[in-house]
Amino acid sequence: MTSPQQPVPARPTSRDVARAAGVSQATVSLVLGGKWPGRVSEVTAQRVREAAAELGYRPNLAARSLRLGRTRTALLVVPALTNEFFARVYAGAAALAAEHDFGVVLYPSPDGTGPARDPFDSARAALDGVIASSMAADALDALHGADLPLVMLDSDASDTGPAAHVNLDIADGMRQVTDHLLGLGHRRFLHLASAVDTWTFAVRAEALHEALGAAGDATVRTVRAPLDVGAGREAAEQALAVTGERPTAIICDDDILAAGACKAARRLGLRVPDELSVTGFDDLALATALEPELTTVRLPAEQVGERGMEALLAVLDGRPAEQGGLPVELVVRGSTAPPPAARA
Amino acid sequence: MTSPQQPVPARPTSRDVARAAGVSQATVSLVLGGKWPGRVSEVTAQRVREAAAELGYRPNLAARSLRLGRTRTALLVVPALTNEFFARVYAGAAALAAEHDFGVVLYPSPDGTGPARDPFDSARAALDGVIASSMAADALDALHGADLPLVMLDSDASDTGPAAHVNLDIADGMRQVTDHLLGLGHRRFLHLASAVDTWTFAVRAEALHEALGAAGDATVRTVRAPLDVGAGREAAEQALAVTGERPTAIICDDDILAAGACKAARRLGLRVPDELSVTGFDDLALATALEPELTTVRLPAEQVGERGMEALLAVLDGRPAEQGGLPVELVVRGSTAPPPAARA
DNA sequence: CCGCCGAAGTGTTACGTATAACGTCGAGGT
DNA sequence: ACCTCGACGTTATACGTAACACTTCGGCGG
Repeated sequence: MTSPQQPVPARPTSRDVARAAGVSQATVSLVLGGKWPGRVSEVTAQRVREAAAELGYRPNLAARSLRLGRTRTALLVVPALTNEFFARVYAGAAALAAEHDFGVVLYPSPDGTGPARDPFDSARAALDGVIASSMAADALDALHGADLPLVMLDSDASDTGPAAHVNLDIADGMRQVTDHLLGLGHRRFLHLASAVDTWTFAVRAEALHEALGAAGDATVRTVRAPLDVGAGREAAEQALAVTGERPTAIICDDDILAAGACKAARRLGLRVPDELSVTGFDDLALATALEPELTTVRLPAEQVGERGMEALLAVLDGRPAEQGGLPVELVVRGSTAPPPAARA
Repeated sequence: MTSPQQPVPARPTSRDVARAAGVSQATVSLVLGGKWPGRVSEVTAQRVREAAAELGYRPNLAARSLRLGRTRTALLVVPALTNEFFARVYAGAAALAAEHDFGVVLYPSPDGTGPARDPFDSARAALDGVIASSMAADALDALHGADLPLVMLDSDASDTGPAAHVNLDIADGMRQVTDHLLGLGHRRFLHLASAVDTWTFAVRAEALHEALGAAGDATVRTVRAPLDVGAGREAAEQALAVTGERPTAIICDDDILAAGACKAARRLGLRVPDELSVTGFDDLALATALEPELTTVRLPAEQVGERGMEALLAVLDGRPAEQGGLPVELVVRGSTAPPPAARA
């Protein structure tokens, strides 16, 4: 329904702005580019800016990218956005990116289980850099080919391939969990661990065993499950149904698994936290949606994304990326309590 | 640590491929473009393809976009990815997009509450079209200015501005919920509604009242809350604490609110479903993480994204977009049961 | 008065691609 | 023998931008 009078309101180019301001296209570029301060007199600059605003000029990003060879676009590789943690990582990265006129595109993983195609075939935009979670390990091979600046999230920092690392202090979080439970008097544990074996989960296991080992008289059994409520429930149910001395606390690698553990407890007629304590990890919205609310470790997901983007921007500017782990925090809620024996 | 022998492994261009294959750059474009079949002899084409593979040639998207004036990129505008529903919409859209060599960028909404900036300032990519949820209504004004093809998700279909609509049969879902509860014998209801007033929630309210009105002897009270577990709990708790005849069932606009309602019930010592039935909407992972599991309406979120992208691709091709609502399905689980009176 | 300098702009070019317009060459019809 | 035509390629060009190299000009020291 376009009127013939106004055939195509074609987007104005910098040349149109130049014409309107009575200057050359080069001058428009100098003014609007913002670099080269003092290169153009203030009166002329003002005229150019007014003309640009008048025409509603927006620079053509394709042309700019072609000219500059940079796209101001980063790729974020995560296993699945349906996991709230990664949705929050994205939010953090995108927010900081926007402040620096950067964009963030996502690696498409349709099935939610992991990457399906070569990111450089599927990611439409040309990329200036990549931020990748270690949980999306499958994609890393493909990434290795392209020599793009790479920031790794929550990965083994001794891997010197990437340009920078942004890590959470996962080990400290797990230590806080175990100390909390040991302090309550628990000695028999079940570790409901993730079935995938990435760095972040390896660290959880290691820290858990180390902290429990220090207690001397603590025992722990480990079962693994995919990050899924149903799978977690099943694994926990089987492990709890075992004859002999039942664990009094379940330490889960993740809030989702903890939700499964709570369901398993209810099915077996065990009351949380009176008869069984349960802890999670991540502090998702789920943690406070459950009843009782989960004792868990709060991970600053948005900050992970921010720091990842920050590191990438630093690398692109040739600055050194700030290293160092992000602190995590134990949040004690209603799913943990002293074990039955200690309350008698 | 780049070796001086191989100073910069600059990305090969179509001209490099042409040189390697002993043809002109135009021929490379003809062959690799895939259009114009038969325009180049098969032997030559083969030679070009081999050279391209050999050099690892990837077309420069910025240059292509500049030339064609199209970017094969769509913008998806949703309120927040931390809402699992929209994460799944994105997944569906991105999956279908990838099949058509399209990309999907997201409107950045850092705070999770809604869009923060002009999408055309912040979205880095130039766009071929927009897919927008009616729940991100704030952004629509900004969109109105740019005459881009627009597909609306879950919005008022009588609004003829957009090029196409993709709607869920929300009314049918709400009817199924009320019929289910009426069939169980409930007559006194609480409608825990969303505080935001977009089309999709207006339809829920309308369908609810219509269906309950048909029953003749049913009463309903409405309270509103933001889509948040804590807010939902608070609103439900206040509404349930009222003196007089308590509702026997809470119909929630959303699983998140339903989780809040369940928490409220537990705080007040009401057992779900024996003393109070609760229903949700969406069928998020949360619905089966709770105990009891939520009776809810399953929305095909991924399909919404797919259909949205499908419609956009159709519009871009000048084809008519397929209209028609997507069916939804009541999933009966453990959070609904006959009211106390009926079980005596 | 010459030469030089800085200030303020302008002309020009290249980025890599897709395609319109244009050769070229041999086969086939009349 | 001449024209036509299709098959197969090539040449040339434009997309919009950024930035290098250049011009113009007034001022100023020697």
